[in-house]
Amino acid sequence: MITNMKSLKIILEKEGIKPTYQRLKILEYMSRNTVNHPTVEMIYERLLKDIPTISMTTVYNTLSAFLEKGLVGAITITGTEMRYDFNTASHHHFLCKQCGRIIDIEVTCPFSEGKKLQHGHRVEEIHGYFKGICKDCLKDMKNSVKESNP
Amino acid sequence: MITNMKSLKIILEKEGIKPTYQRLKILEYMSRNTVNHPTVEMIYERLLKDIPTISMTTVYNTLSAFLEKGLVGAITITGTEMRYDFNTASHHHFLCKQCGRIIDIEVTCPFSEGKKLQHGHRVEEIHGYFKGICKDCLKDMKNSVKESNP
DNA sequence: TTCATATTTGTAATCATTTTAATTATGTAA
DNA sequence: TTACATAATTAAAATGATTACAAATATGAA
Ligand SMILES: [Mn+2]
Ligand SMILES: [Mn+2]
Ligand SMILES: [Zn+2]
Ligand SMILES: [Zn+2]
Repeated sequence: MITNMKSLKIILEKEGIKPTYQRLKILEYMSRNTVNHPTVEMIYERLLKDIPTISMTTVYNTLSAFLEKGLVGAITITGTEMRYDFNTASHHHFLCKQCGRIIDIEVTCPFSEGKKLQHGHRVEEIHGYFKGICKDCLKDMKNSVKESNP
Repeated sequence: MITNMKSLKIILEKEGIKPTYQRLKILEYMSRNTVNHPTVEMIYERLLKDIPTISMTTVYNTLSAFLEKGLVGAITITGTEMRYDFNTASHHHFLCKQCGRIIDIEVTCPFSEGKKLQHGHRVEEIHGYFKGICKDCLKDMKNSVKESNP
């Protein structure tokens, strides 16, 4: 989590992105919400509190710029909307079909190591994820059973 | 590739799906196009030749039914539209950013083996894929360079 | 200040998918 | 066969995420 505006500004300037207020706040939000894997909607709704005039378009454009410069990663896992990730280090995900949360997973295996060639194709991105029921939802399901069979 | 309607019919009946003409043709198309990872659009356009009255909705509904029964897999990798896969065995994919093709990749590693628990989460699906430039597009790019520097 | 340019904003358009309701096909009882 | 119930298909409308476009606003140099 990067709390001071100074270092956020430096990150943007290093990539040749002019550090406007909305861009800084979007980057700040991303750095504070690494576990969320937020949607554009989530970012927009939160930033409305600080910047009542901000538009969806700005959030979309800014994230596209960040993505292009490699400041964030993008995950197409739900099939309905894009999820963004401030953690650009190679890691995998778990999507819970029950609660919809996307959880980071550490999996070390040949699949997730290095962007080399695969069957002659040039690899630029590596994505891996699981779908299922998360730990917490499993617990909730067990509790529900208990409650109905006391 | 399953060519005869008889065995296609048996597949659907085994899953409790009434083998209508459109459903059989959609399943036949899927079994013939395992390398494509087709979109609903692709399936619809092809089937129009055989069934001029077929609707998009039927293709959507049928694939949802197939998916529910595990007769096909679904891939959310492009971020724009769903791609379907007749090959339900565990395997990975490569998406070419140039030509848009989705290519099967055999990767054997702990990540792709068995649907067990991961960090306490119940795993029901495993997805892995690479993005980059495919072998053929790499070749084309080299040829373009040659042509402009003869 | 004035002008050029970049950024932000609001609105409209696009595209994949879902919902809804009408139409058609299928099977069975009378 | 006919009549009716049910399932499947179809067409049309609605939805939701994203993109395109054009107007408004901010920034910064001359
Ligand atoms: Mn992550
Ligand atoms: Mn495949
Ligand atoms: Zn959950
Ligand atoms: Zn290619």
